[in-house]
Amino acid sequence: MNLDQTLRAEIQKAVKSLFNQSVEQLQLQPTNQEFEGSHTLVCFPLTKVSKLKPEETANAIGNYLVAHSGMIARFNVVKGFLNLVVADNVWANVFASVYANQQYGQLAANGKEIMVEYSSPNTNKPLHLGHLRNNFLGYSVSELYKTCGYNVHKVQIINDRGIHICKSMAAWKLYGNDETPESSGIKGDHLVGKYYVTFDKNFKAQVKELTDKGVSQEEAEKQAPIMQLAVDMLRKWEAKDSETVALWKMMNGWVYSGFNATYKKMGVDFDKLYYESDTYLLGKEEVLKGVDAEVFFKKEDGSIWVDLTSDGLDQKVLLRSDGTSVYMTQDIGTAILRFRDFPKIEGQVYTVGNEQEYHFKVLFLILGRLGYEWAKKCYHLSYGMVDLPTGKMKSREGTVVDADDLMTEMIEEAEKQTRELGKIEGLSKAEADELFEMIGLGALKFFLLKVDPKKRMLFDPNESIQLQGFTGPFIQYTHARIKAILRKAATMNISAQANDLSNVASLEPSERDILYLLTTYEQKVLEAANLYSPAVIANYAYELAKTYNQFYQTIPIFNEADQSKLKFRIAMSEVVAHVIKHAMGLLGIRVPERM
RNA sequence: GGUCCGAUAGCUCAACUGGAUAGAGCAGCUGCCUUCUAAGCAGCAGGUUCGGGGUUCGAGUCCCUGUCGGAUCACCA
Repeated sequence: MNLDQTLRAEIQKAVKSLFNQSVEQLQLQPTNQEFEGSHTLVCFPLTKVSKLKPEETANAIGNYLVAHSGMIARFNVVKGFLNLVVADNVWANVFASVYANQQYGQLAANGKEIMVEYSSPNTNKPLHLGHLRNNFLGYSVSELYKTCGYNVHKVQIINDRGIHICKSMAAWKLYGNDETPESSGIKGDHLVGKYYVTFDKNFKAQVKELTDKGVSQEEAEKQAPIMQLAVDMLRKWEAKDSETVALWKMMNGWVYSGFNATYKKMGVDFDKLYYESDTYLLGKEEVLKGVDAEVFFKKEDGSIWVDLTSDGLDQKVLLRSDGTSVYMTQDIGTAILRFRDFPKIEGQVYTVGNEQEYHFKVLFLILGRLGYEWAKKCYHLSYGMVDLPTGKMKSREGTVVDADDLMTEMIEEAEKQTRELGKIEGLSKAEADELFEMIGLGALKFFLLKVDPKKRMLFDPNESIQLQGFTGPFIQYTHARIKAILRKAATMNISAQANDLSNVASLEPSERDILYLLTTYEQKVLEAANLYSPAVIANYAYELAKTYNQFYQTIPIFNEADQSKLKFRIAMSEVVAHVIKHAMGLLGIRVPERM
């Protein structure tokens, strides 16, 4: 039973009967804490049909509901707001249906498929804080869609070719002395990143040397020997030169094993990987077809363009005059390939930073012009940059926060604080380590996901390692507390059946607050998925944990003499633990049995 | 310069898409551990929602305008 919908139907009946008219939309919202009740009907819009003042309208509907519906115990009216107190036996019945559903939170399969892309790094340096927000978001949105009944395909496109990786290759060839992850003990992605930095350092020195001799900046950047080597490698790679390809394969291999370790630590995964080196030529064919179809046009120098001025945008190049493809060309090809690989997907979600909004606007327009209906169902999940207290992350200034380092620090901090609180008594080493990881990563993920994805956010290291207040560990802690209660209940052989629940004579306010939250969970899940916003779930989970803690602190469960109340409270605690675990799961956060 | 985002308590963020006296956390102050876990709970203090107009029963939310941030507008990715 959906309480919200049932209430709406009851109110519709009341309006129809009282004013002999029906209204399409009712404004039913949660009641403010300061007033009694759980649901509030906003009556201002109804004055049109009631021909009464707002207060009179509210009173009329309230009286009718109390007299006829049986769901409403009493009501109060504040200005035009009708605050409804739902009868306790109705709450008990609604709760019983939630309690009976072992899969509460998981909606029925809808037969639809969708693809979510996230991560998609370059292969010349390790993952950083920005990638963490990207990965956690993409993973969480995938989980949201799964729980809404979709079959989800998680993918990424790995930017494994291009001048960036050639720079690392060039520097390694010149200065590497055959250094490998094995010989140096450095994680593969970090090793390749090290040579990317080496490249930059030497490149700058060479440019300076040249400009000191009077060469122009632009010319010096072209002439710098190390840059020439990188460009030469890119050319050789495209010509499939075996030595270059072998070096490329080796260094990318190092990066992949490094990335895999990082993804594993992060707790994210992918169903299929796309590599730019496999797909970068694909778009070309489609673009040429588009020229034949007169969707695109060719300029005198041979370059191919799309004219988007009728959509308020500019002209965009799709193939260079030398026939090589650009970023957009590749993305066109990759998109088409994915819909061939997964013909049943209704759309794609691209988890990419907001600096690429223009790019995706153009991409989707082009795909639409090429006649692909699914272009309408492509969505750019655009998220804001992560800033540091010192400002923007800049690799050149060495202010980039490394993903591996950050996760390690978070876990160490979790260990430190957990030990200080003396929380590891009775845990084995393995259990304790698992707990530290759960808490450290839980804090990090929650910190990055609790903010609306669209918004630019500040990452304050000191605040992120907080384990109190609006944090992941606070919610994990609430879960562990409930589990302790449930263990005790089990030893006392207390367990509830659905029919025990309807016997509850009366509810405490804090219990009604919890029931309200529990029964609106699936609605929240849908809202979060529609908005592509894990933040909705993070806020909900926090509110639920906080509300439960209020209950926990004011009502000692096992002191209750009334057996039906006791059973009800155990059952309610059980469902809160289940929903917390489920909601945190949607955020990619695990919850402990004790902490 | 064009386009698009953003500005809410000292700090970090909410506000169910137009509803009540704008809410949390952190930081500060005050209480609560012979009880199921104090990583908790209760309370105090903190606001011209960037400025100025407008729309209406009602605006942090919608429209206009100004200020200040940011992104983007490459034959880069």
